[in-house]
Amino acid sequence: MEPDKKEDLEPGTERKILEAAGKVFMMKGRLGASMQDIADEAGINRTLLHYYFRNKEKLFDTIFAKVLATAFPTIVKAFMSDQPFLEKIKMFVDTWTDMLKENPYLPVFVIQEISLNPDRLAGIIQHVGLDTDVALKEITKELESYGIVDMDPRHLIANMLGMVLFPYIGRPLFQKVAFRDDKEAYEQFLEDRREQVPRFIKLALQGPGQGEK
Amino acid sequence: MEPDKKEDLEPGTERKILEAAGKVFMMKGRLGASMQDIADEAGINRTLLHYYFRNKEKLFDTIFAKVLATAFPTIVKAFMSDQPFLEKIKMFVDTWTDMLKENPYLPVFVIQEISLNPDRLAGIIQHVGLDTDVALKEITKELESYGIVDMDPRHLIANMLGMVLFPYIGRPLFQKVAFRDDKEAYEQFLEDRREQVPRFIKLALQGPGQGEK
DNA sequence: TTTATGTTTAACAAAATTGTTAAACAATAT
DNA sequence: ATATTGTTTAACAATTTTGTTAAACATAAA
Repeated sequence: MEPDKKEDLEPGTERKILEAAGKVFMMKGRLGASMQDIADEAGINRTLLHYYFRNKEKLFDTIFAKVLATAFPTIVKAFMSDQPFLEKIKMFVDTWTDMLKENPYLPVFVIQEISLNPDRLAGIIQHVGLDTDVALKEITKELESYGIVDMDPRHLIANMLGMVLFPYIGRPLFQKVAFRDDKEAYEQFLEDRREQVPRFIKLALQGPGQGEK
Repeated sequence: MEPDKKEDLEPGTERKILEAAGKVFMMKGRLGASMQDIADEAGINRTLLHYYFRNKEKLFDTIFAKVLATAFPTIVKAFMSDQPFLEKIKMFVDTWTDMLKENPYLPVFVIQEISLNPDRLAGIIQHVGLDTDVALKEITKELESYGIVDMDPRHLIANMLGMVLFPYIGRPLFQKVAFRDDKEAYEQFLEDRREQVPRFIKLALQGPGQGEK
């Protein structure tokens, strides 16, 4: 018995811990997750877990910073590229959808944590360094080119993020109420939004007035 | 000293507890809130808290059901009224905004809880009894009248909810990143969305093609 | 072979929280 | 005046979790 007992000595223990901690923290939250849970998920001992990360706080901080570092670039990536505006929007939705498909619990995890402890943000945000001004100015210019002049670009950002994130953030509720808990139907719905959301935005931008550009 | 020591005997203790519990649970989450926290917020003893609600679970269930009962009607209220479709949308946004202004922590609280424990939904949802089918069919008809035929009405629902909820759900992050943590500016932004969101939807519905109706 | 590092087992102290109980007290109703 | 109900104080057991330590063990490197 005991198929794999001592396969390796220190190959990727830290990596295994980080993966396990990320998974457990995301699913159970900071308070809901115990060090024992994480050790179990990583397939190691709790003592060894403390040996790598002295305490839960340090481990959590590491994970949280890593998660934000993953999510933040996704926010602006699409708008760094050199494409027509509507293409950027399509790419924005696609990039987010890809990321959310791999990390479906990420939004709730982040939201929960920053809501309970907004101070945690301060340190991390500067470290990542979001340059929103350039993106905002560009969006303003694009909006004007569509004849939309009295709209703060942040409304468009909020609209996009809301439309993209909502189906993941509210999934348990929305899937149950609107899809009778049909999981496959919901997965299909999530895929459909790759084109539905950009189309909706496109329609709004081109509007009923002047359909230029 | 002791300005108010024994003002009343049992006037609204239960009400005070429910208010305190609602506030504390919403701000700290189920796990982050202790019975002591709630007793303090209610200005009573922890023993008395257990005297009214035997344990934390029962108290939480009561609060959670109450919160959902508050939120759910808001979802569909606007679509029960007899108005033009675009007016219903405007009312939908307004109703939600009013409700969120009074209960800004509600979305994160609900999301957090159903994500951590989706089973809790099952019991409550049937109790509230959402009749989504009628609303969905009506929205489908309206979409068709705008010449939009290949769009599941649930996309529109998701779009609306996402746009309305996002600024509240992601507030700490969004306010800090996009508003340099200017609280007043953000409050104004939230108010502006009362017209920005319906306008955005209106533009999308009327689209560049046929601006009928 | 010895040394160093990673790892496990076991045990422990400290803290926080929960749920419970007994006793005393205060005000109201009988 | 007595009984009842709401309330407080105090104390307690049980549980969970965290963080720490000591000892033994295994493998790779010196």
